Amino acid sequence: MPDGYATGRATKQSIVENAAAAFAQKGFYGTSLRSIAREAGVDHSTLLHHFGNKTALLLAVIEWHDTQGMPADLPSEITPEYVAEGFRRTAERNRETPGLIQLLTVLMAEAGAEDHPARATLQQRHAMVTTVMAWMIRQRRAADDALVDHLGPEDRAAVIVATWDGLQMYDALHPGQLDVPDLVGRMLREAFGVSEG
Amino acid sequence: MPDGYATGRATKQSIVENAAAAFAQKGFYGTSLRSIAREAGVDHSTLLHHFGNKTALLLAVIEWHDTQGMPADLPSEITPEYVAEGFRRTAERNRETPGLIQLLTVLMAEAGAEDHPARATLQQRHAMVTTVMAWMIRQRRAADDALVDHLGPEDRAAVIVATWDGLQMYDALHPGQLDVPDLVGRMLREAFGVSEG
DNA sequence: GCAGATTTCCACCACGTGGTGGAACTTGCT
DNA sequence: AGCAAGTTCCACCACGTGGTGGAAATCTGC
Repeated sequence: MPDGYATGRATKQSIVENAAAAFAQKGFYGTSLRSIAREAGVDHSTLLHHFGNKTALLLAVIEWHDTQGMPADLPSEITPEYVAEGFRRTAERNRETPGLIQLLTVLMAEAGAEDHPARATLQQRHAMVTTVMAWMIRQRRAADDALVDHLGPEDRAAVIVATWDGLQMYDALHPGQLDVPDLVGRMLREAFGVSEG
Repeated sequence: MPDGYATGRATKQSIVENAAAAFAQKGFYGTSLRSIAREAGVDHSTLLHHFGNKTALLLAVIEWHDTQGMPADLPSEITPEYVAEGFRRTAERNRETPGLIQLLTVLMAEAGAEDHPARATLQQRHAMVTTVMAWMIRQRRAADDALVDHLGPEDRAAVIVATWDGLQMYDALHPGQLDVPDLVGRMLREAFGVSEG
């Protein structure tokens, strides 16, 4: 068990979830600690007691977001099929919880500014996903050398990530117009050569 | 000439430009009228005199952004080559003025929230670009019926727009890692079948 | 140079901001 | 039951927020 009493942990959790929704709606700068605390049914100084300051809360929200839907057990061997399955599940989950996407999209866009408190964290996140994708593309190309792509694995991976993010932003702006999980699935299958959808 | 005195018009212009930079850095909600006015060397009530309220200022900024780099003379006939050339010039300009991209990216992400003041405007912008792209894709497919794409022209256009936006967001987060105009150029050439780069 | 429209700034308003300090209460453990 | 650690709220702080009203300065066409 982590530190603190059970009540405290529950309160923290409630605050994080409400903060995620609020940041998604109004961004980091546009959200007040008081509004988050109000939604969580708590005084805003309680929030500060738990997180110290606004930036720390934001980082806690991102960390929580990333652990959402994570499988409890990792496989003994990491295969392209397993990774592709992970991406597919992520895309599915995203459709069911639009607030989480909105959160990350807004934060990523804001983090284009050099002094955004979550910039480093989001850069790392992105870099990790891109690295994994590039690795999978290499696997695919090594297995089938008939494939041609004028883009190197890293660039191709970056484009895929960018397209994924862009589709989510597009979908938020024009709800229901696109089938994002389907489009993402097609794209990944094309790039990784993994069957099934 | 539009309404007002010359001094007023100049002040308005200065405010709009400074507002664009500020919105790009901190988003709409995170930017204060006072900070914009300070940068423009003007009292914040002067700003309000010219624009009435914060939302009206935002819309003015977007409108100004869209008219930036617009050609003064339209051609008598609109051809795919002409449109493609327009897209290419836009991508070039974007590279030179990262603030403008950052502005639109942040606003688009924020506008995923249903009550964002610029939502309708940005939806229309997006719809227009997508429509033009879909038209060009149709042209291309009609000219060369050997082409195959499992996506319809509208979906393909939306994906292209999403990728374009996503690449700009990616680039803001990882400066210098990608050659965005080049990637966008390749993508457009592939979709529209227009030669030259 | 004059009149009227326009522009600009100052003072002010009610309220919201992130953050602090401390007192009262609750929890978990022995 | 007792007691320390942890939790919660209240009161407060200095400051920033979008917006208003009015008086002074400036600009434009005559």
